[in-house]
Amino acid sequence: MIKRKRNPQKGRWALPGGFILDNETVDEAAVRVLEETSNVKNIYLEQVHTFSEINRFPLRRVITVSFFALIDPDKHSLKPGVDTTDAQWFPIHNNIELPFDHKIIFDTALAQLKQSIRITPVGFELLPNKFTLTQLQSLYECILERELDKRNFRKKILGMNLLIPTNSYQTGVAHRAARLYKFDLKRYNKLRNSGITFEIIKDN
Amino acid sequence: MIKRKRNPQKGRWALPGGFILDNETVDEAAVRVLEETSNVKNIYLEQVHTFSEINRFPLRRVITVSFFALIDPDKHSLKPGVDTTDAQWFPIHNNIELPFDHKIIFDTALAQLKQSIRITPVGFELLPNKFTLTQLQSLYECILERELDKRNFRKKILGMNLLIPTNSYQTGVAHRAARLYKFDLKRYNKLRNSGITFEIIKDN
DNA sequence: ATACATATTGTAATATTTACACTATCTAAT
DNA sequence: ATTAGATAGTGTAAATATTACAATATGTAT
Repeated sequence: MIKRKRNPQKGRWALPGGFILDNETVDEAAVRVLEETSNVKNIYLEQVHTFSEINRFPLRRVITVSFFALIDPDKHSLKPGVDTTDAQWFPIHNNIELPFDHKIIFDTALAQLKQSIRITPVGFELLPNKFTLTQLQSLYECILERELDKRNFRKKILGMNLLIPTNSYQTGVAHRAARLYKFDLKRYNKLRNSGITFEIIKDN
Repeated sequence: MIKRKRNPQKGRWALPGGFILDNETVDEAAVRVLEETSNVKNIYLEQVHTFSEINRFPLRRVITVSFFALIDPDKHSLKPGVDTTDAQWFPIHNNIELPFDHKIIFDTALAQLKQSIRITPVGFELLPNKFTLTQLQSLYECILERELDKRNFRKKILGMNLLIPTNSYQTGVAHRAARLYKFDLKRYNKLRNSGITFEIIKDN
């Protein structure tokens, strides 16, 4: 979230936002605004929903197209930028009250992310090029807000043949080093075009 | 589709569309525009995606929020209205070339409908209050573009306990009359809040 | 009485999902 | 060198879900 530098709601924590320019799409605007307000770039963005309640913004009528982004905090440092005095990570369940209709926007995006990760391997966007199965599982658990069984998770994800085992191993850990895997983008695209889904779990 | 009364693309078949007013949301505008252009009202609408390519419309910059609607042709007669000279149903697979980016808009909506029907019982919107299991199955087959096994379909859909059998039966048919069912909206809402999905089929 | 059309029903084979615990391997500390 | 501590890696059996498949039931129309 970013802390608003200007009114309305100056000083409040809110979702980052901004206005579209004449020479960009809303998708391009989302990329630009995210970088301008929080210094985060080169990440996965997915359009979620368009909010157009007439009085959702007090000064004038504003229609918002919302997006979610997948950002690895270790790879992207938050810095406040345009119109913001601070930019920080928050746990998804916090008690901060959001201004405007940002709570609805957030809830809608989280719901869509949970759907997305069941259907497409969107989560790989958050991982380094090579990653361990435990990292991948933690990511799924984090997004789904649910624990998964280690053996079953591995069986299922490896059974999809979307991961390529490498000969590299974790380094710098005080325990047995885990094997690193790569995501098989080529095979994924082939499968996706033939209409396959990629569900890791059966039910929420 | 509607036949355009004005330029650009006058006389071409296209998806119905129109402009938002100051005192309505895009969702309300979708309802109004659909009625104004084709005479269809009181149906289920779901927002799909926002399209904002800079030159997608030739005269000036237009950003479109797309929706799909579920419309039973037997209950809604198409009549051309504002800016249209004709309104007709077409099979989803036809060879008509669409103007602007309407092909992409259509494909995106159909893909989302196929997803939606796997996750929520959106299809019931298309049926009368009481319906037969065969009607319901035909609806699923139509949307999924795929045949389903009758016995397996019934087993699965009845196993969800979302249908209430009534004591009414089909009338006016020249064969054994089928039992009519109702959708259990109360139970559906309860289940949905507990995070259940409603998948009829396993894979596309 | 019969032809015709669709409704309704069950089972067995296969595939998937789930629950569950021990051994392997590495580092760090002593 | 030994040991403690940490996480990696692995298999199986039971339960559940999915799939394939065909005969009887019940109504109208002739």
